[in-house]
Amino acid sequence: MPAIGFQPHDHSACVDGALSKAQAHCAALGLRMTPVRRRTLEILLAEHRALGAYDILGVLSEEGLGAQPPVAYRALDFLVKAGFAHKVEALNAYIACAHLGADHTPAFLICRACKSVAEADTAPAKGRLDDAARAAGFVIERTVVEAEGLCPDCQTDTKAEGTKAKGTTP
Amino acid sequence: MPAIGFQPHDHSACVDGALSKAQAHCAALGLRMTPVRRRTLEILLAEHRALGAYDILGVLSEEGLGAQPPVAYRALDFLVKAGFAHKVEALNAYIACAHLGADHTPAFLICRACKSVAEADTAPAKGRLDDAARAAGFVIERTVVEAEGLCPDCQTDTKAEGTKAKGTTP
DNA sequence: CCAGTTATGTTATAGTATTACGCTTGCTAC
DNA sequence: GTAGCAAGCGTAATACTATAACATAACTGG
Ligand SMILES: [Zn+2]
Ligand SMILES: [Zn+2]
Ligand SMILES: [Zn+2]
Ligand SMILES: [Zn+2]
Repeated sequence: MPAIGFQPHDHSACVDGALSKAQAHCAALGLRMTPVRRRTLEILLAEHRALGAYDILGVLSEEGLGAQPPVAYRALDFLVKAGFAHKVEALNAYIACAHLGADHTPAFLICRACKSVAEADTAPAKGRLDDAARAAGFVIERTVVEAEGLCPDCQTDTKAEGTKAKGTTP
Repeated sequence: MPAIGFQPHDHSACVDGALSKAQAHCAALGLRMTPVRRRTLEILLAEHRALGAYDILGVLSEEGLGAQPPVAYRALDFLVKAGFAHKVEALNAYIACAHLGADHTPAFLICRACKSVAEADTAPAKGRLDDAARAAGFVIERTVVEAEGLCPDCQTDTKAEGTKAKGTTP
């Protein structure tokens, strides 16, 4: 499964699966899936797009779950550390993990037109980078692999001039 | 030359070479290497570290070359577009290109202890990522490959607990 | 010189993230 | 049970990163 996010798929199964896997993972490791954290994960899972911390905060505060930035950042930190979400560095935004449960190093394909983000696996790319790092005597702890460009849908749309919306909240 | 930045080297030759290559490149393409832009490049070249836009701005303003954020951001944009510098997304910071003149997609090795950054070549990793993207029907326009970890020097320093300084401004 | 373009100066504002501190909640040890 | 502790949350304040908008100045080609 190379890149979840662009292909049409059963998204509610996608969401339900991720939520139950996250729940199980928390139970197994003694992590606490609190209301704010669960809701934050749900918000991220709703779309295969990266959301800013303040987008999350907006929703949380509408729902009475917290009104200040640290609420969102703390929940996001938890989700990222637990492996339920990733930070997309090129966007300063966050996205739910699409391969939840697999221990992996993500690679993102980011569409600059519709803002959707697909998560691929980097195993191949990472091997080569590891080689280069080893040669330099560098020990890698975390890798960021992100590619910006145009997704299949947006390549045909009049050369991707404007802003196109996709997903569950158009 | 896999990763310039960690190995000891003749750094003033490194700086001079980059400056003259940049100058030549501007002459060839009709780009304008203005005082602010040249000085910004010099500041970045002084260290194999990423500097924030406001670090740059601080130096520029001390020298009477501009006091407001857009001054630094415009100079950095120029340098990045011209290929003389790169943005390190994981740090929201900027670094002079270590392979100036080569048309390349950079990969960065970022030391979390001493903050030095080495620039390696991604050609191998990029090929694999291209394959994955093609399979998904995605067209890549720009790639970001960054690895955080510990550089050779910092691996031995008591497990890299504190803040260590390195480079020309210790 | 003149018009067009590119660069700079400056103000204001938007967007992203963290520090700090006090309160509450849930767990464990007694 | 309840005292003590650790983790999580509420809130205010602040730091850091980046851009929009508009006026002025400098360079370019005719
Ligand atoms: Zn889905
Ligand atoms: Zn798209
Ligand atoms: Zn050097
Ligand atoms: Zn480079």
